[in-house]
Amino acid sequence: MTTIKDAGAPVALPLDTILAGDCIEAMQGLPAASVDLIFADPPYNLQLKGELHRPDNSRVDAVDDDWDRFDSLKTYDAFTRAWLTEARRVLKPDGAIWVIGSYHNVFRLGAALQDLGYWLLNDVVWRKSNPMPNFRGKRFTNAHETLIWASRSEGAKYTFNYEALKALNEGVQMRSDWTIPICTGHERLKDDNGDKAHPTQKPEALLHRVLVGTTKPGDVVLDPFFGTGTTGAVAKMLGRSWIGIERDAGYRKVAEARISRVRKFDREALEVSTSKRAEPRVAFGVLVERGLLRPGEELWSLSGRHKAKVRADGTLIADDVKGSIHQVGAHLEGAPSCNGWTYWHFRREGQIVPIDYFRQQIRAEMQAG
Amino acid sequence: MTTIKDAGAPVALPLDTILAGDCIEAMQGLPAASVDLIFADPPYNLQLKGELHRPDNSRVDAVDDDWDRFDSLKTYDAFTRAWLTEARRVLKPDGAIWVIGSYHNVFRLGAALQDLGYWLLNDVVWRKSNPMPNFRGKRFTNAHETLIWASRSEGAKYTFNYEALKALNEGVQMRSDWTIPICTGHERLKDDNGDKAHPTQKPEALLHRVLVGTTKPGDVVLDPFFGTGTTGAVAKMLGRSWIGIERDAGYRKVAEARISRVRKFDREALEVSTSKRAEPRVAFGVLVERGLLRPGEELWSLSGRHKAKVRADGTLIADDVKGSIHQVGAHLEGAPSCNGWTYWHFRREGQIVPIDYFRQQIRAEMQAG
DNA sequence: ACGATTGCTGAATCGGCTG
DNA sequence: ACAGCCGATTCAGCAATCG
Repeated sequence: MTTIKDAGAPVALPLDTILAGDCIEAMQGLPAASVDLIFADPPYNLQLKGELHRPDNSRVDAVDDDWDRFDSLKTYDAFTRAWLTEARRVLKPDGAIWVIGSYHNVFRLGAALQDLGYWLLNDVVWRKSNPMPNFRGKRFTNAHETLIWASRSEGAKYTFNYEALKALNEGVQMRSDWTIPICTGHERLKDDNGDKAHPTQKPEALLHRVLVGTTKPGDVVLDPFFGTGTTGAVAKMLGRSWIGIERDAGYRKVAEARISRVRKFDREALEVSTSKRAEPRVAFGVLVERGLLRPGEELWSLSGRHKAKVRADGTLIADDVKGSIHQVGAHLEGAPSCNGWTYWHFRREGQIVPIDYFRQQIRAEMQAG
Repeated sequence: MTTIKDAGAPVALPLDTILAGDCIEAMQGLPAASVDLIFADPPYNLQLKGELHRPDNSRVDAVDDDWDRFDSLKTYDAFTRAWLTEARRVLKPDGAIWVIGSYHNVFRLGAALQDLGYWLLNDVVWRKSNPMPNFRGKRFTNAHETLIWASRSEGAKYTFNYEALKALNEGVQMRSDWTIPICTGHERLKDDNGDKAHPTQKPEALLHRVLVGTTKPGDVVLDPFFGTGTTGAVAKMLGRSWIGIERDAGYRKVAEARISRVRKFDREALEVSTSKRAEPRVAFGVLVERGLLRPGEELWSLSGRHKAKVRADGTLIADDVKGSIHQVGAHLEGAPSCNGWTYWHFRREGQIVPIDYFRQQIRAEMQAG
């Protein structure tokens, strides 16, 4: 019996699995707009070894060392644009991508992203605390790599867990330079001979920051150059779904074993700080409705210089202006905008308290109820 | 009488002057293969949309100058490739170029350099110890800019003063990430109204490291986007010849006045280390790089009996000895060893202060960064 | 005089929901 | 689609003022 798949039927995503094969072909088998985030660590070298494809997906013939640099760069660009095009198709409209590279290839990557319609959000520098020295003393120690973070399109509502990242960074907002050691020691995967299993294994700390910062629990993360599966391992720990693509059977095997050993963190551990923006919205009028503030009661700015009267409909009236708590505050301060919740205060027993106190009380009730 | 210039005759270089006009046309007037180093800080093409306010409602004074506006990426690329082509013609065969940019434009710059036949040597990250925060909490703090260092061609014998850079960096080889504060305070040039004279003035410490590291005394340094002349000012201090190109008459005037105030450092101060030596790990060179101590400035022992002169690479020279602050101190005291940080003092307004004062200052900054 | 406090500013691609 | 409006959001360094 043959199962015929409807052309329009939703295709199930191969979640939490490693797809074997070329990344462009494998991505072609995935449905459009199905992935929340892509993390890609493509080949850095310019002397491509034949795994490359032209824009029409025909295979590039075997390596020819006599190729001049122009042809080589051109070939690399064609490969880059081919897989980035497929990646963009697979991304959800509000999805985003991270790519990582060194100065050999990162300018090709960045230019291609811009040309294909991605919107650059930041470039991020991975500062290696323990880089390999420059042995010949002919250049600067190559002590960093560059990541580019881009949304699928300009205006996309990409995920950015601002408060979580700020918490990771001792309470100040996360900068575009991250100091992280290279992957060594126990974390570095070894093959049966005790040699490193993969030449460019990325540290889990790097993926941790990427995934905590720019995905939500349950999001689908795709890594088209999976290697030994750092992306999958960290995604599993963090309660994200993942899809890996890898051509090399040896790497797939190592990745499979590695990820099976990983245990997901507790749900509590995965809860990250959220911003006020994510909390439910409360109208000022509700405070009046519930009798927390009485119509006719006076509110004061912190300095006590300005005051306004509460009206029954949840607007304020001051000497020469009426409107929302925000509008009246902005007008009195001559400011372009004003957060009325923190600007206005009420008095109780000699104390002066911001009205946000009541909002928090209401939010707590909403949570409980 | 008319002087007829032979087509093949050497054309005199307009050394230590600012050329007025468009950088492409001005470079066309320079002879081929005449310049040792180019430092270029081209427009970044920021493409800002609306206004931005800080949380305290103050307005951010953004870069909205006409010279930073381009119709499209295509227009920007055409401009970039035009000036980089002319720059390459003007460079000596063993010459090199530095370009600086942010994620908005640096991928266009890097890709263009590669396409035009330059050979990338390093990308270098300028980590700002005091960047402007991301006020809306929507992205990572944009805390760095990227410099690309490239030779005119593959195989060129570019200048790289390995030992001088190592001396500047506590005796370990210089990495590809440089932590330097943005240009503020007295170094920041102001116009007659007290406003910043140029929106994107670069810190002298950045140019100090570039020129000490990749030029020789007497080299010709060209800056096709001269602005207020940081490149010229530092080149003059360091005994390099310079040529600036600038379209804006206001900037030229500021640069002219600035550079005329600069004094060249002593010749002795400009001799940098060329031989290998086992140096103790001292950060003294950073004090020089950041302008806390001037090359040529005299340091004194507490008693005032001994003195020595500061050199640009962070070594000292006294009557009959040169070396690190520790070595010179030990020699003058006839002692087996000496802590140069507490031995040497500088004078400010009649006060005599140990140089360790500045080290503590730098350490505080590094902590912050 | 000197430490503490307040104020200003820097190459920035810096909303999101509702009607 | 678009307008209107709510309402969230900052770090380091320097200078001027205050006590």
